[in-house]
Amino acid sequence: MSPSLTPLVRSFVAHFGEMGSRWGINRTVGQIYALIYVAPQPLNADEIADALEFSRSNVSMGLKELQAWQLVKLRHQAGDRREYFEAPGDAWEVFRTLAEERRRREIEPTLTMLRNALLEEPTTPEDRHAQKRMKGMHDLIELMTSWFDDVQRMDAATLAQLMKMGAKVQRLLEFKDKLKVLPGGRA
Amino acid sequence: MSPSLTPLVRSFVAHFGEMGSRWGINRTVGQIYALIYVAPQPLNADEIADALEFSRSNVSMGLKELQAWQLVKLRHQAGDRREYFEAPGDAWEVFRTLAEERRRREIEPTLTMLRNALLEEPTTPEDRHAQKRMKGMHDLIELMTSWFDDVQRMDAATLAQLMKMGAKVQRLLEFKDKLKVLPGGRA
DNA sequence: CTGAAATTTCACTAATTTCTGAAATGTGAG
DNA sequence: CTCACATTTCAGAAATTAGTGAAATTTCAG
Repeated sequence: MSPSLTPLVRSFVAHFGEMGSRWGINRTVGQIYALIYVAPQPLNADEIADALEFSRSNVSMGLKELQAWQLVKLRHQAGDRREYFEAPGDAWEVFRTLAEERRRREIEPTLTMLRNALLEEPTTPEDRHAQKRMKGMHDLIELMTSWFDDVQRMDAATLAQLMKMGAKVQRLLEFKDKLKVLPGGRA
Repeated sequence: MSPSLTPLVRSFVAHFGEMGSRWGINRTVGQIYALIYVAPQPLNADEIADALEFSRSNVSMGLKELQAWQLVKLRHQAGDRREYFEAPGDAWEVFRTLAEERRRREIEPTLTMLRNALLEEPTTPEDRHAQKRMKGMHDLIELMTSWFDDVQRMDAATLAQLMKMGAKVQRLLEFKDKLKVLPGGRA
């Protein structure tokens, strides 16, 4: 990491390197992303390689992975052939992108596997039991992902309101049950 | 993987091996957990080593890690000195445990790092900008974790109701705003 | 206590993943 | 077109991580 990085940025970058490696993402990719995330303007690959002291090819690979994760945006600067990268300014957008990608890469294949397993005719008591456990897992994942779809579709204001309310929604739900009718809609 | 595993269990175990390695958890640990999760009765280390064809010491390490993650429970069988392991029956409980551990291991250290970074006096325009970005990330993480705390505290029925409602909460919230008063409570 | 059974530790090997530099390929200004 | 700059690919080196078996330690029945 070149001396041109301030201690503040340096520690942020280092932390995301560590964290990245706890996820599927490797240390290098985590650091590259962290750097882009805090940079005041888009960076090109050479600037990143220079700041982080990685080989140019390593940065190229890292950027490719970040693009596959849809975590960085490509920019072009007038009169400069090089590609510049920046991260979306809104942390919630970053979170949503990550959730979306993980869903595609991890949740969906898991659901497919579970669904296939549940279609099998159990041949042993062990299989019968295993299927019960898989059903429980399958149903929870389906419930959570479909709920998350709904949440993603909400506008930011509603979402913030819902989150800030926290446990107090419970009281709202109790109230709804008393009413038994939701204004302007079914159920 | 020994021939004593049925194809059903075998594919479940294999899948969690793959998935485990995308998380911090390694392949072996993922497979051990999957096996315990679908087993109709608690298993001891030898049974696991035998079924999965891992060395006994590898199983020992894996079980230690699963215990650190609080994902398995220890059982003892009468008249048998060996330790038996089982997984909680409820998928939601598993999810909560995982979330709790990840929070402790990943979220909390990140929040600490961000808070420290935000306490620093920015010395450059770059730092000033970086701090703005870090603030955004910090606030989102705080909002989401405190919301998740609330959710965890809800009883299962309320939670299920909330999730099944999905986007329809939005209409409920709009209604609440029109009323401007929540029955039995402040705002 | 004792010692057999169970579990853990640990030094080492095997496997995997990451990172690099050189070469190949792509690209757009002139 | 062409050629200089930019990016990507790729084979191998370096580093990291996982897995093993033997030895050490722990545990508890007798």
